[in-house]
Amino acid sequence: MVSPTLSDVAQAAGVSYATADRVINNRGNVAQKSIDKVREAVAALGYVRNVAAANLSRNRVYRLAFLIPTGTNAFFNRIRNHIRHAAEHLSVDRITVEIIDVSAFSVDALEESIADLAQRDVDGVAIVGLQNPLLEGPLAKLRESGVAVIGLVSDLPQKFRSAYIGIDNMVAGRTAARMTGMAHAGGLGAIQTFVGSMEARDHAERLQGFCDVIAADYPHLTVLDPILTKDDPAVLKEAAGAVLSARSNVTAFYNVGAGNSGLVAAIGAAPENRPFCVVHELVAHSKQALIDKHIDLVIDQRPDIEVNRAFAMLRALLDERDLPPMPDLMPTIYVQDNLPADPLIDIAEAQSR
Amino acid sequence: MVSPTLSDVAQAAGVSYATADRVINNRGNVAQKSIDKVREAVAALGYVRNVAAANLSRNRVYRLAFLIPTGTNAFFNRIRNHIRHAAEHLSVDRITVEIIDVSAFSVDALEESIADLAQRDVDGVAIVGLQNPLLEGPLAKLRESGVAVIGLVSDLPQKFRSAYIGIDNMVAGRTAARMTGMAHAGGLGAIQTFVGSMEARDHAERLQGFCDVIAADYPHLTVLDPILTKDDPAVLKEAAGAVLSARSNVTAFYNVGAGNSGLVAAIGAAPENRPFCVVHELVAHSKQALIDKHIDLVIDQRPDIEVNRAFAMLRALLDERDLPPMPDLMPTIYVQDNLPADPLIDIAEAQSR
DNA sequence: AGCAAAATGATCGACGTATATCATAAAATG
DNA sequence: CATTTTATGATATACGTCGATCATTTTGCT
Repeated sequence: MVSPTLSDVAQAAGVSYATADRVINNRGNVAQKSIDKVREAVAALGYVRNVAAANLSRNRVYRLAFLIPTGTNAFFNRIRNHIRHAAEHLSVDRITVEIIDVSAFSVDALEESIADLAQRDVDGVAIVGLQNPLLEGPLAKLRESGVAVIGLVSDLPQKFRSAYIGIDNMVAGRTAARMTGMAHAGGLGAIQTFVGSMEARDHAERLQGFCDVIAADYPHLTVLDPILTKDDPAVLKEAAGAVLSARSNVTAFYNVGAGNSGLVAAIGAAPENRPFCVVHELVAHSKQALIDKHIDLVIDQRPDIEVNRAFAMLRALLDERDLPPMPDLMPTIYVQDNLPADPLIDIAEAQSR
Repeated sequence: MVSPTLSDVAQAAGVSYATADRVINNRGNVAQKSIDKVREAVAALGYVRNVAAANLSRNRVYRLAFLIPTGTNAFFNRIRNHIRHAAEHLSVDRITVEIIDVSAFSVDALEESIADLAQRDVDGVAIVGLQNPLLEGPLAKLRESGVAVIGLVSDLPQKFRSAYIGIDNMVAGRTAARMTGMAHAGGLGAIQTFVGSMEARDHAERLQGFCDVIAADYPHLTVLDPILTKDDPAVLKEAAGAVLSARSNVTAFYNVGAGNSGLVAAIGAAPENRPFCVVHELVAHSKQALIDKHIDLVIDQRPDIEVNRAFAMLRALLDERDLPPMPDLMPTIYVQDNLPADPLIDIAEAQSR
């Protein structure tokens, strides 16, 4: 009942341990005949390499790095907290983690940071990326030197990373639309949307998904042209306030991007008969707004699951074993009743200097 | 930069390896003075025990068991699939998993199964339990023999398990109510509820949470007395059909328990102007019903996360290390747009014999 | 002081794998 | 057939910890 060792395999295959080892770690200089015998023995005995012993032997340490956009963006602070928190518990497994700040959404800065990684003696990286061909050169170089690369939250050019971990923003937008549609219960309505920037791929995708569902399933609702906010709370406060005081026929707000504190401030100032409100990302602000009933829904991308998956993925890539099962990652709907206790949300602001 | 070994600690503390080892694995017969010195050295060097090496040395294998209710219940089939799937990838870590079927919701059967576990030479168990004092005896005996015990999905008597992994059913009910309230957009309405059994603690809690929120925040809605279904699809089909054909003023259905296929069948038979529908647990049936727009929402308890957490928890308990970060577990809201791809949902029915 | 009990040191052989060296055996080449 | 490749075997050391054993030293107690 105990699992077989490589010695057992060698014996069963009728070869020496050395030869079995040559096959398993394909070191070459082995006759095809022997390879087959070993392979068969592996299959017959159900041999699985003991990764713990292997890593112990080669004294393996994993040096991981995360490239995360800087700034006061509450969402990325939350991601950072999750990474740090996970990292604390990973030293047990000989894993060291480094969070590298990158100037937010600048292709040049990102390109440079990726190039820098090559010097840094790193085994695996998760990058909050951009779909820009400029990144392909440094990414290719990085991967050639044996570094595992995955995209996180925002994808990299597909051929230049091993995996992408993040939600489908089209789905996120569709989900927001579905909830907004439901909340109108068949009545007429007009939805004021807000976006940070139409160049941001994730914003565009969310809006697209949103409009698709409203058009298809809620024809009695109108989606108004998005107001551009640059994710700036001040801009949002101003714009939302204007809409509210105009006593327009707007029945719902959907903020595709960030800057929710401004939106909440505007609503707080005019609480009477506010529109139905959907925003993205559960952070200290939006959580409090939910509790205060200033907004109705938060669509979240579960950064805790994302970070969890990122680590599992990187380890699997580095150990050359296949992926363990991981929780599914889908846009999650929060209302005031199903909020997680997660303290990492609330300390987000405090920790970001 | 390499992490210190116990030898390093011993040296730093000015004691022999043997003494350091006595402290770390508290084997006793060590002077307080030495204990302190070693503790200090551990803190100073940041020593963390190499679990891989430790397990290798003691040739540790974890024998885990899951006690899961039998029957064709789609939800538990899904749980079973997740366990099996996870188990496949855990042999790498020398973990063997056994799923033990228990006659559903029978205290006697559960008591017997728990007693049997003592013979079974198991290191850790996750039990879909009941809050019944009858279980306390066998549970105490089990834990005395060094077995780690956690409750899964449904809790055990609190003093007799190390942890509980499952959602708060009150929260689940509240969440369902919030969504149902929203979907009425301030209009009048009456909600027909269905429960399997009022003795089932989870059903009662969900209903309680549901009624609480409706009463507090949606006073224009009426919650009708629950119809008892015994989780039987046939009963549900009959009852729901009757309500529908009576052309009553019912605006929403909330099924607290199982047997959704019956509810869906009734709705499918009378599709015109159906009520708003909320059910629990995403399984093949309910997923398809969402896609077909026969129901509106599914509140799910994320069995994938639950199983993930259960394994992490058991390993942490057995290794005597502290818990790694795990994704939060909250009732999750699914609509037709944010459904997970998870193939384990769909094969659920097929795999159950 | 004398003696038992408690504490400490020194050291060994596992665990399963990686990685290396060196000698020998088999196969391919001309 | 002689010679060079190529393949195989045998064996050693290291990784960090656990669980021993045995000898020795220190402490506590009367």
